[in-house]
Amino acid sequence: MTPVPPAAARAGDTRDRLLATALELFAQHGVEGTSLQMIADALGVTKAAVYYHFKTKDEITEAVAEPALRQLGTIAREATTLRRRGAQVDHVLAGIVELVVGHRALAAVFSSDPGVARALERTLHEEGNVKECLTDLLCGGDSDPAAKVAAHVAMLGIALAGGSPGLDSLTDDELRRHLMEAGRRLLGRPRRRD
Amino acid sequence: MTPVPPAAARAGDTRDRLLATALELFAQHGVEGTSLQMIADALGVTKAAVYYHFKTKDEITEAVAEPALRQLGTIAREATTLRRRGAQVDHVLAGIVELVVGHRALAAVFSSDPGVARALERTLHEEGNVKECLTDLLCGGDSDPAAKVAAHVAMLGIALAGGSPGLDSLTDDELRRHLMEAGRRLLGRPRRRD
DNA sequence: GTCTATAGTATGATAGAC
DNA sequence: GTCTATCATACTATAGAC
Repeated sequence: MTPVPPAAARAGDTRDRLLATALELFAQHGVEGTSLQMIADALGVTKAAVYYHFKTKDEITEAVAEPALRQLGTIAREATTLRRRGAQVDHVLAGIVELVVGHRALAAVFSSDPGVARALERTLHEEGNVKECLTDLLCGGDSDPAAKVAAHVAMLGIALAGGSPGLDSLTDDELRRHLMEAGRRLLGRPRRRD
Repeated sequence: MTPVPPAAARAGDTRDRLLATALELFAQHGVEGTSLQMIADALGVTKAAVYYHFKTKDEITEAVAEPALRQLGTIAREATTLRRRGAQVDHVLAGIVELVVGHRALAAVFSSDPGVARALERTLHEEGNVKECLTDLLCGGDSDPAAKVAAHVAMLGIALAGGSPGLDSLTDDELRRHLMEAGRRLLGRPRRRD
């Protein structure tokens, strides 16, 4: 048996720091605009050290996005177990808003950067194309073009608005509340009481 | 007087072709993901030929975005001359939707890619920060957080949804109609009659 | 106005020492 | 687990011929 080292809590230390740093830089400069050199510098190590933890840059991109994607997958699965359509929409909406508020700037990068889409193609397919699934849930599986457009505007608008500098001054709680409200209005859900 | 050449219609030919090609590639791979080599190859010329027309890649980025930015500036100026707030919102909304429908994929790149934001900083400041101005118009200069969030979601959602693959099947006319409808609902404008 | 040729730098990635 | 040293490749950009 491998003897447990005294400071076992530090296991995977640099790997986690690496992911946190990459996340921050991706949010600032985009994925394509972030080089391994930048990540290494910000971390205080060399590029080679980065390569010890990840074989390729795409692998870093995937690892950074993975927790959010898994969370989206969970939201989608949970939503399908709900009976009423209104409850489904609310669940998906709340889930996306929560994710966006928790990450802010990052959501923008991963919803739009074309370079990211390519890097995440594999992961996205494994999860069964979460994005499409969520959009379907938001428009009720309806093929009505108006509902589909509204669902897309809601998903993308919420994701991007969260990282918009113009809304930096809002607290997490304000942002969460107003994003929900905007989403509900857009998707024709009745106004909630406070 | 300079004698008009027989095929005068071809003046500025390669420069225009270059911009059109760059626009297409930017939409496909993003700005950071598009190299000068790619532009040159697609055009059937060498990199040096590209450098004859533009000193830097940023200059190409600016030139590609310029018409759209000028159009947005015009929309903002026109809107401020309108008296009723509702009319202002409608004008801005219609202007943005028109631009998005006309370009589809490109709107997404220029509203989100962090690399683009940096390249366009100068141009954006010359135009007096059009984005902020338009958002202000959409929320009525109101500092109410809910209105500001709704305006951001509308602007970004409309811009991004236009380039979304999930809506590729819609005709320009359908897309225009439903984007307008979504924007109006989001901003609390009454439903229009057909 | 477009080309060839090339400079200079940064990139993603690898091998092997410590 | 981190390092130095290095690879091939791609990039932005320049100089000068045609």
